[in-house]
Amino acid sequence: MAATSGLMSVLLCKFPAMATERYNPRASEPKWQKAWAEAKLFETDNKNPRPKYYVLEMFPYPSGRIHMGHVRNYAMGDVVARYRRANGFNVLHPMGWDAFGLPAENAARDNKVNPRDWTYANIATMRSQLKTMGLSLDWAREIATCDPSYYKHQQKMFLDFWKSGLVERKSAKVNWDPVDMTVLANEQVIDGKGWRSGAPVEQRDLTQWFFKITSMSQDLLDSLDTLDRWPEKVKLMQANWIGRSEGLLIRWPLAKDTAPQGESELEVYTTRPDTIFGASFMAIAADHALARKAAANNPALAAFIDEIKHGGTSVAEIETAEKKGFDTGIRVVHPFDPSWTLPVYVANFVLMDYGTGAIFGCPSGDQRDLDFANKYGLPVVPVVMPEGADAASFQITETAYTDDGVMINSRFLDGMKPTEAFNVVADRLAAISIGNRPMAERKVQFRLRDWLISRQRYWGCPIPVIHCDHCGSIPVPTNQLPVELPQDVSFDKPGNPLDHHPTWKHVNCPQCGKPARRDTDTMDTFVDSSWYFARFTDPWNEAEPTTLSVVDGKNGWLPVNQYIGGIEHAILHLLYSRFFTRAMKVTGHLNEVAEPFEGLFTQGMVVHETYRGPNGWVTPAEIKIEETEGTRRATMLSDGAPVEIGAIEKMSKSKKNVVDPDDILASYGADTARFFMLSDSPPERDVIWTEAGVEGAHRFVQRIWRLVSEAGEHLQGVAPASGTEGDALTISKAAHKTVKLVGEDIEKLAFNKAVARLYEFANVLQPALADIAAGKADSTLRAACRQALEMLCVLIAPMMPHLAEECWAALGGEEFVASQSWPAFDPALTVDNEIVYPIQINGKKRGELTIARDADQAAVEKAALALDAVIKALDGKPPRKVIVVPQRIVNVVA
RNA sequence: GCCCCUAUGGCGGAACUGGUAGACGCGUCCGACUCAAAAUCGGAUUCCGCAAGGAGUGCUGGUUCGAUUCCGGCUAGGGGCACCA
Repeated sequence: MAATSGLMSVLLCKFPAMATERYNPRASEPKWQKAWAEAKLFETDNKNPRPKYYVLEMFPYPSGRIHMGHVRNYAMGDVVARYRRANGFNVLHPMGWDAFGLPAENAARDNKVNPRDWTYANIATMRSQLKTMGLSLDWAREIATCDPSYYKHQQKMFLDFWKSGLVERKSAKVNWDPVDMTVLANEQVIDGKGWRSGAPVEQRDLTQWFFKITSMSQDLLDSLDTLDRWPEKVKLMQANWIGRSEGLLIRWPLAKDTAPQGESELEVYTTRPDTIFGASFMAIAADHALARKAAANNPALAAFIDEIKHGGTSVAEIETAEKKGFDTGIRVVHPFDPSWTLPVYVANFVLMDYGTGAIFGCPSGDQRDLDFANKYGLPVVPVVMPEGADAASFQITETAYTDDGVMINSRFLDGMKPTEAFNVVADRLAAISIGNRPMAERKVQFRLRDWLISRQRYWGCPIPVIHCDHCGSIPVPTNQLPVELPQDVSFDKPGNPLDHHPTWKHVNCPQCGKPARRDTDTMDTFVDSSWYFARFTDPWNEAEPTTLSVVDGKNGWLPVNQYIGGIEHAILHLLYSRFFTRAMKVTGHLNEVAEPFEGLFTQGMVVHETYRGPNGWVTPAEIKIEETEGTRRATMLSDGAPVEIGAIEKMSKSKKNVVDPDDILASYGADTARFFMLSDSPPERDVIWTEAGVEGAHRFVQRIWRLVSEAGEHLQGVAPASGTEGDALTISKAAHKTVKLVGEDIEKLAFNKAVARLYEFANVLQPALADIAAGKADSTLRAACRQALEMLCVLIAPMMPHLAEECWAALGGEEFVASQSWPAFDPALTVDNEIVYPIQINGKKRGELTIARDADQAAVEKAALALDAVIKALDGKPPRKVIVVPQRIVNVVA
């Protein structure tokens, strides 16, 4: 079969006149992929003088096989790459592997395979899958982050960052599994229990490495404004993540008889100091120093704190957990009233890492505080009321008032607006001193926390540090990099294999030579992906992470002109990469680039219907769907048992609603898969994978081939020329309009619209090409069609590159269509001389008016008023108003 | 809990900057070709109505000559929340 179709394809290629056979992607696609590779068509020369364009899709994690999300992502990026290449750019379009991570360790543990072997086997599989997609990638630049040749440079940069003060070692909380004696990832904690042991997870403090991303908070926030080719949504998410707030640090004196030994004040950060007279309690984190001291001789409080520590560490868990508190017995004194004391509670919703780990609660102005106050019987004093409400009767019981308004019950603040009251409180408290410091200071606070990069895992980039009892933490000398992962590791024991490896961690201190220990933590895999885009610009440099002459600046590649990937990376990966760009500049690994990604596009997911059979979820391949009288019913192919059609959801193994790209590539070919991924939905939105949709795309592939191949034999030797009248003019107008619009759509990444234009174009071409195939066309129509078909080949090439080559060859085109220039359109052919105006009467369409494009407003109005429908509607009366929007619409107000 | 996004025919979606709602595709129906089927080609397809006409972009109120588009309030669905990548 394969041999026959291969032969057929060669014949078709050689004798396009015979080409009425169906297009066979199984023969064509490998042929063209081989031809491109042999011509090194997509290998990029850093020295090529053409203007540079860097298009990058987020590199994949080598999970084993590519999935439809990859197909969509890479199909989009390839359209951009091929389009830019056709427009004269020197395009960089590389591919690599985000190859470190937890799944390799899970596979190692579950299947007794070596993580390295597992990963490289997956890479080999996925590379060959991607190659069958026909992507215009420069494979010569391929990198894998798990390769010592990559992470060696990452270790160097870690040490450079450290020297520049961008690295810090401090304590942080982790999810600790007390049975497996190991640190758990958030996804390994299910309902507060370890995923394997089932033991309740504890919070534990561990000394870990951090990148000081917070030192750049303000710049990371401000620079979002310069990213005008980023989705607003992503910028907003980042801004919220950074979370800048302006507030007041208030030092509340402790009531002396209640204060623990050595404590005299409680520091609280608040953005609402205006509500200070509505305060009714203080809430502190479980790790707060005051909480610890108070718990020392209060077993009940100690038990409560212990209970909090068994909760999750993620914000979502903390915020959704029931709000609980425990009175420490400590009291603070109100800054404006020495006779007023407030209780200090330990509360499970206060985070130690944010602000000072302590808040004051104003129940009337915050729903969470109100719920807390109601639960523990604390006073609720309204301090802000809506403008115009009655201060004497305004009450808060179940719903807090959080909007703007007027201050009440607040002594000297009464009648002020909250912003004014904020300033008055800030100024007054600043003037009071407590323990030689002002009682309050204005403070800008960020929600952003430092980037915790330590992971107690094996399959990651080792942190190149040696801990010596005498010298402290010492960097591994540069000439000893990379610190390589040991090959012989076992996953039989829980915990970090690096830590219990018999020899790996034992080294001598590079400074004093005495026995010392390697750091056994590895880096967060987000570190790996925070600079790979820079490495692609010169992956051959063995001495340095980057080559300054090509990485950025005048003749360099960065920033990435178009970055494409999933919305799930909107915050962390993109923010970390922005941090890395700044840090690499500080440490001399970049010249001048301010932001790594000039243009960002976040694509939607690939989703699919779910099916549930008698024994749980079943795959699309196991069922049959029939439609009777508008109702779709599904049954098992095996035994005809009924299957419930469930919701459309993200493709996932657990729901079994996964379609394997290999199957699609094998049966329909890469062009069909790519075209469908681009055609149905706007790229930023989810696309629903349907068999019918794929078949539709496949029909179009065949249809294009039929149109080109049938007309092709009559167009040999015909010189392309635009038509000037009749059918030839119609064809040329459609062709030139399509060239213009498809180009505009691709530049906007509106691939689904570009696809629709191509369909329209094919619809216009079809009758004319049928005439040509039947030998009924005159020479001007043949010339116009020849031109139109040549244009069509170049237009479809970014989306369906193999089909485009085959069509190009059938027309007798030179070289590859992949190396052709994007066609130029004649602007005169893209505008019509006549305009059809919709004529509205009182905003409803009642007729149409066809008139010359250059007709002036008065002429349009006159012609519109002469229409029967208008005369009838006006019934002899003069119109009240006539609105003529040039080239658009006429609205007559009767 | 907090933050963000989305909502248009039977379905995916289009509509430029406030200007003909439903481009294009899928599905369905009718016809041609065929002994027949598939494929292909031609036509119809928002809803109600024989028609004239009327209604219509999640619901609701507003601004406007004119609102899918702008503003206010609501409803439903989806995504993210720092050790998955």
